[in-house]
Amino acid sequence: MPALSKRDQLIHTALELFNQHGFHATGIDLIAKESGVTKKTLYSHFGSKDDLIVATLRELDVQSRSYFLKHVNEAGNDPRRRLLAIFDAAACWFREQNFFGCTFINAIGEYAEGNLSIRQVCAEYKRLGREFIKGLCEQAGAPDPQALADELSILLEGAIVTAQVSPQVDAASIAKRAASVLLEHALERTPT
Amino acid sequence: MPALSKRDQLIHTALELFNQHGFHATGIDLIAKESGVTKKTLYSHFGSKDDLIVATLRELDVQSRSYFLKHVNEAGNDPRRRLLAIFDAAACWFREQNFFGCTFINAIGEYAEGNLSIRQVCAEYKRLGREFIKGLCEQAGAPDPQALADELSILLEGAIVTAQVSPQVDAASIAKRAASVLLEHALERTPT
DNA sequence: AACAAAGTATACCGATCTGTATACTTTAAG
DNA sequence: CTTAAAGTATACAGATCGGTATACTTTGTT
Repeated sequence: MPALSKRDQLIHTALELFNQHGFHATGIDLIAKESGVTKKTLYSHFGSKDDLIVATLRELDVQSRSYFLKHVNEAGNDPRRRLLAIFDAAACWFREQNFFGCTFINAIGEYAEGNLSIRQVCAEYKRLGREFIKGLCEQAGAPDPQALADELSILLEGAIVTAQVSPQVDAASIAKRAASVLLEHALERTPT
Repeated sequence: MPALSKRDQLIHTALELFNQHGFHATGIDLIAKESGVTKKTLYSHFGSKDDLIVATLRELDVQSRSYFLKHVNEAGNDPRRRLLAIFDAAACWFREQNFFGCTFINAIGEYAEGNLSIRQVCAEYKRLGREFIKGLCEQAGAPDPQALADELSILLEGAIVTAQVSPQVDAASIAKRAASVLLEHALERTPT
């Protein structure tokens, strides 16, 4: 039972380095060295640095969504509590030692006009996040789940970048409070 | 009456290039070339690339806040309308040809752990933005202007990154709608 | 007219970047 | 036991990076 395949080691290392130092600032040589792997092996698994970036973001997509899903499931069965648990999950995330914002947002910032597939992975991740929230809104009985989900998603994004840029602001709590207002406003109009 | 000093030309060019291609991806040579200036002149005005970045962000700080201020003032005197005008200004911004997100947010993504002064300029810009919104909330008679301003600021940040990552989403309108709900909810509890 | 500041043109420095080449070694399956 | 895949070690290529050096030219002021 090998701990991790070389490929997974590379992705794991790249994820950490890209998150901490950014994409352009992280060289292939460093990723290979930190992974305990030669550059040749790296290039046998990934055709280029951009390929490695895309593979890394895909892995992060899976990890990140399962992170939020876990927190939501731990919040129990009440749909409103489940929705607000998203912001508790965010609060946990922001408190992590190596929180440097959302890697997808950071990636978009660095590849605003370069590699298209990088942007696509980021956009798809965010789209799936909105879909997830929309599902929770449906379960909560929101009359317009799409609209509510869009609003809550924007609150979450705003909390992430605020926590990144202005760490002294308790962005997660503020966003949760606002989300609660939006949620009640949307649900109290539900006919019965 | 010279059109622009060399220093201003450099800052203007750097602003465009950093915005479009990012910071690490934009080389000093290109900035100098596009400014019609030699590298030596560049380094006589700015001691290093990081110095140029900081100066560029300071200039953007001034430009950006006056941009929002103008839109707010054009919205008339009603405090609620003035507050919501922030999101109309954002909508205009997002529609611009060369909209690549908030350059300050992008800068934080690239310099999460490097140059401290870069992060400080970004944090200060965002702090001034929250102060500006807080002033509008006070004028609107919000019982807790700080709390409302924090919520609206997070909505604005979220709209910016959503417009950047997911252009097909009408982030500005969604954020404005949510802001309107939060605003009414905060003001309807005003005594008198 | 003289002179100092500021700018140009160009070459260079050492470091680092992505990506490739060569030659040897481990490993696992048939 | 053999053999082919996968990995290591290392060196290299060509480009670009931030930053500096040298020598000449423009420009504005007194």
